[in-house]
This record gives sequence, C-alpha cells and structure tokens, in this order.
Amino acid sequence: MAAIPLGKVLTYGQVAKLCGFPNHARYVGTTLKCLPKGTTLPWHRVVNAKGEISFPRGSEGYHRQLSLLEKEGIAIKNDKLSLAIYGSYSPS
DNA sequence: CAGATGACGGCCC
DNA sequence: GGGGCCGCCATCT
Repeated sequence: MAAIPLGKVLTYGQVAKLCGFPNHARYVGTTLKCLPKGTTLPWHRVVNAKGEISFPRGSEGYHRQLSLLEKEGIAIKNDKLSLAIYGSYSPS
C-alpha cells in the first residue's frame, strides 16, 4: 500500500489481490482500521470497488480521506472517484 | 470457547 | 440498474 503512486488509487480488492489474497478485501479494511493516528501510510488511496469512500457521508473519516485525496490531486465525482485512476496500477 | 462484526467483493435475483 | 446474500479472516464480545 505504501508503494501506491501519488495520484493513483486502489480498491480494497486490488490491494488484497496484489498481496496475493484474491478474496480478502475485508481483511484489508480490518487491517486499515487498526492503523495508528500518526500513520504515514497512504490509506486514503484505498477505496471500495464502487470507487467511493468507505465511510458514511458526513462522517469524520470521510472528510479526512476526502481532503487528503484532494490534497494529492485526486478529484471526486458525486461522492465517487474518477474511475480511471485505479486499476491501472501494477506492482513492481 | 462460540457467535457476531467489520474501512469489502462477487454472483444471483 | 439496484438490492440481497454469501464468502473470507482477524478481532471483539
């Protein structure tokens, strides 16, 4: 996850798949929620399969992720991300 | 120790 | 196109 290029986003499923676990999207989310406050990981670059923030609208996490994404130059469409920015990322 | 839950995904109706 | 159901694994009651 830390290797995700700036300006790109991955879905939970993609992250899981990249790590060698095709159907463990949920596990990724479980892991992410355990992240400490001051983490340096780009967790905000990870969204669900619909390209949306995985938090309810108006929630704290939602706004945090949204602002971080915009800060990195990622635009949001109707609470959803541009579909072109994820899926094009391949591990090295 | 057993059951429920969760930053999700994919398939079927 | 939308909604519901099941699967999956680590944690939390």
